[in-house]
Amino acid sequence: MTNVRVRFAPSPTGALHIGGIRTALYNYLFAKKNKGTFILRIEDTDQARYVEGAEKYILDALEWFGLIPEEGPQIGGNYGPYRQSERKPLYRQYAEELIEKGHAYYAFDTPEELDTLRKQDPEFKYGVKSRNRLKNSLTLSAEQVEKYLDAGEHVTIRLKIPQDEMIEFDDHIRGHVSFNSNELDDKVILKGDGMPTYHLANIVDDHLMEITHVIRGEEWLSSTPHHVIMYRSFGWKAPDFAHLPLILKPTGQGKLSKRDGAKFGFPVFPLSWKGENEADSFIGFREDGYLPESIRNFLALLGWSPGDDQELLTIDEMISLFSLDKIVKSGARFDIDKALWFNQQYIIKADHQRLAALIQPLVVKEGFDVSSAYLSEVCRLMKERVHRTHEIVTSGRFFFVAPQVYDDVTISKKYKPENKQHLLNIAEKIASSSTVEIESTFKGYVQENNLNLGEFMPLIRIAVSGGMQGPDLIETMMLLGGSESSTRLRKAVDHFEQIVN
RNA sequence: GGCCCGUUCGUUUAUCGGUUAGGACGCCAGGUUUUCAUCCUGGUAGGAGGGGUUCGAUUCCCCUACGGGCUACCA
Repeated sequence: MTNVRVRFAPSPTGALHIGGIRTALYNYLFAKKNKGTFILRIEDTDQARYVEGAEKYILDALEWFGLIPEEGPQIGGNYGPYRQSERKPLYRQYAEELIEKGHAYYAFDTPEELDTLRKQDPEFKYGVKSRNRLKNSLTLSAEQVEKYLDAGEHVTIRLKIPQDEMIEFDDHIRGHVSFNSNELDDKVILKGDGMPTYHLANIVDDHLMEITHVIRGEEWLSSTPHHVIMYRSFGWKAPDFAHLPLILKPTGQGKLSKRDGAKFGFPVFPLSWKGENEADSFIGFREDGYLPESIRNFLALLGWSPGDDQELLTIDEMISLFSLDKIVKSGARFDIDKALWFNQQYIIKADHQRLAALIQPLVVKEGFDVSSAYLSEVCRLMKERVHRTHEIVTSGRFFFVAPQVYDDVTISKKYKPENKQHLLNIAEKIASSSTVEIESTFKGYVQENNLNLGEFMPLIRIAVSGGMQGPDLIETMMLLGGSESSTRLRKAVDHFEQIVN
């Protein structure tokens, strides 16, 4: 068996959204599974839509997820260059080869002329039925064509679709798919600006780069017969195809698009992207407190399942379990609740130091000054009660600053003035306790005085954190320290008195 | 409109003709936790509709409905 080579081929028109990441993921998993090669190719043939910085974004995003290409721009390889704009001369040569072979032709119709035709007839298609009455090298005399070409007239090269033929191919996910060639249009393969369209560049590069499996989104299924025809016209062996189901909006109405993030209130991009304006800027999963492995895991299962009930999968497990025929056919809706659950699971698994490092910038931004060791401890105590990393800071704010407001409803229910002295006594004892003694000091006092824990704990908790939620109280006080805990307790007692009086 | 693809709990998936249709998320209830969360237990909920084929269809075929993709000198 020949060496498996797959490619992820995004076009640098802006931030790469998670649908693209999932395509890259599946390509990566397939490559690793088969001890093959994962290649990155930048499809920048549309000069009008080219966006500065998009290629770097793609690289950064792939790196964040650990999907490192083995060949690609900035990486190198034996099949470069890996940017289509740098391969431009190649494509004209191949397009002309197709003309010589009678499988393509020059078309001199201008975009305006075609627009007019489409307006007159919404069904208009440049194909077997119409090409004989249009301005191209099939209808014009050889001299006329020469003249146009020499004069530098606007010209494109179109693929000549054969007539009355069933174009068939097998797709690893869809099975056998067939199209009637008469329904296909004569796609432009070389544009007026001399650049190839996706169709030509894609076929030429996949062939030259010896790509064995084309794993891409379902939006390409309809143009696959064109590609099949081109492979045949060149006399090349076509790669295997696998057309992935699309990731749909949460409502199921259409594929997930970049605007959906703002619309539904969650990220749809791996990393934040700063566009030219507000409307073109998006928050990323990374910046919104998600761990790459959790999104990777979530994405892997959006359209694929390992066949058993396992859901929490490491990248190595995914690789060993991966197979194209376990990819589902239908589109999957994006479910942020499930993503949040995955994230929580991975945060719980994550190292405290790692979490601390991730939230460090936010802590600084909030103006808190704590050691990284302290921050790690906060992460240890907080991590199983958050879904995104920044919630460690927002939900655990009391670890950085004394509470400003208290849960007065609970106070009025739990506080009895006769307990005031006990609380003050506890505060005093804790103040002089070393960190390790806090627990025994506290429990000792409670026992000696026969106090009801259910009455005191909530009050002390509120004193320390302001509210009724949070990690183990003793551990919280130990982290805060006896002195700070005591100060908070004393201050809170004054507030308690105000509430009941 | 045309062509292509699809359709199992609310969501995501398992099932490769015979199952009490399984798991996970969500939701609900209970337990653990003096709180919250984690964790554990239980519950809720599904084969789009109609025809075939078959002893037997979620599974195979057809039709309809619905959904999605494509229909650019964009990818």
